[in-house]
Amino acid sequence: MKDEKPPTRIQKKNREVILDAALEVFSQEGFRGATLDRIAKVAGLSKPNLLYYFSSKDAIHEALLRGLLSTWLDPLRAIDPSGDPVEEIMGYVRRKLALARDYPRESRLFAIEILQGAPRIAPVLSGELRELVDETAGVIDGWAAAGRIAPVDPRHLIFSIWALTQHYSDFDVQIRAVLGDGDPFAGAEIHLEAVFRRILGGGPSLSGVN
Amino acid sequence: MKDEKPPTRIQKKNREVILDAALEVFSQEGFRGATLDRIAKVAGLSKPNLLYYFSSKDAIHEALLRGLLSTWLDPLRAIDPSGDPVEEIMGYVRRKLALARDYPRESRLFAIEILQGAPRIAPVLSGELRELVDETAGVIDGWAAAGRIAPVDPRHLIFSIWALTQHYSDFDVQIRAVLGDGDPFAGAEIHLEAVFRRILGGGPSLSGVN
DNA sequence: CTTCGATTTGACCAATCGGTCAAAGGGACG
DNA sequence: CGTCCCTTTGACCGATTGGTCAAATCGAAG
Repeated sequence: MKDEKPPTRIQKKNREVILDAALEVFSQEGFRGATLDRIAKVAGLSKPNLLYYFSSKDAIHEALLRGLLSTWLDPLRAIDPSGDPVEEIMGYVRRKLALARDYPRESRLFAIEILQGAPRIAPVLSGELRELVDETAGVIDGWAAAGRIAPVDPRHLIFSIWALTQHYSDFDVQIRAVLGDGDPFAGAEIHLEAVFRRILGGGPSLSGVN
Repeated sequence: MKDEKPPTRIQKKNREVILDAALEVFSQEGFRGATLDRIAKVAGLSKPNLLYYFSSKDAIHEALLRGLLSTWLDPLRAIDPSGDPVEEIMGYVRRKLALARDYPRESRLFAIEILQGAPRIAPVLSGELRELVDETAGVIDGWAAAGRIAPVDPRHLIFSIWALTQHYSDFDVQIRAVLGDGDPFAGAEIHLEAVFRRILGGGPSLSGVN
């Protein structure tokens, strides 16, 4: 039943080069806006050579998304239901922010895909992602019910984490334009640390507010 | 010095129709991904007819962005330095969220433009927008210094408001996939109301947390 | 009804799109 | 050195791109 040949050294390298170039282009232009010529030029290969390694533009894009999705969902899986609630959630925030800082192209590719209606990953969103969120939401709900964090809609809390962390990579240009020089992520780290600690609450004295 | 002819009734209507169609297409595909044929079909006009009203694809896109930017910046201008700090900021949050709910195409157009490096609006970002943010940051800083809201980096607070509100329109597909049926904005309103009140703090008892 | 400018369109253009193909080049192994 | 297969490419294809143009049509004022 095995008819797969083991990939050559050169195959492995060129596939990587192509996917890296495709990530660069797709994440800036979207699927329709990206062109094979551009990807080929960035990869330093000829266009027919691209199509020797990937059968079509769609195939490149699909391979890119497939490789991205697991990386993107992993941090959510790393939340430990038996850990300290605040620290577990703060850890997730930090992991997500690090992802946004270290893999801005991946973040943008994902963002542009969703913005354009996510036609190619819709099944994953309403399948794997939804299940994972439901699961995590249950954990967070348990923490809130036990009074270990302030009451909060767990799903919208997760959305907030996604929004606040991805914003720093996806809207990078806007943020740098407003802030001027310097690394926005330094300020972001401090800010999000404070913000989420306040959201999750320090304990009992929260309901007496205002 | 005036050489502008007053626009005909039919000119006004068709320009609107074209810009509306262009908003639809540009906000889904980005600049490069959008095609004149598509815009023409959505507008119900022939392609040469488009180019009778706008001299080029660029011209349509530019007109669209120009019209959008003021609308997009207005809510920030509406913050009243002499008002109640928490209510002023909460009002801004609500206005931004309403904008995201009622004008999702405009929100996505803006998002896709920034994602692609904002080559056409970079001057506005580092000019008008930055000044406006600086100004508002000063106001917020004053409120924080006076102890009327919890201490917070004003610029990152503004980023947070942008991120959390726009997320609900820009990532609409993902949110609906995770939440299932129903209007995400209903939950968003309640969630953001609670979240930002906690961020802004209820008063003096916040520093005793943890 | 006629006139004249505003409006609309079919036909067309060069450039670029994704993709094909046959032929040439390269590298490991005998 | 020769062979065989993996790799690379120049030339090319039909379709689509943004944009042009002359001719046809429309609509309001006389």
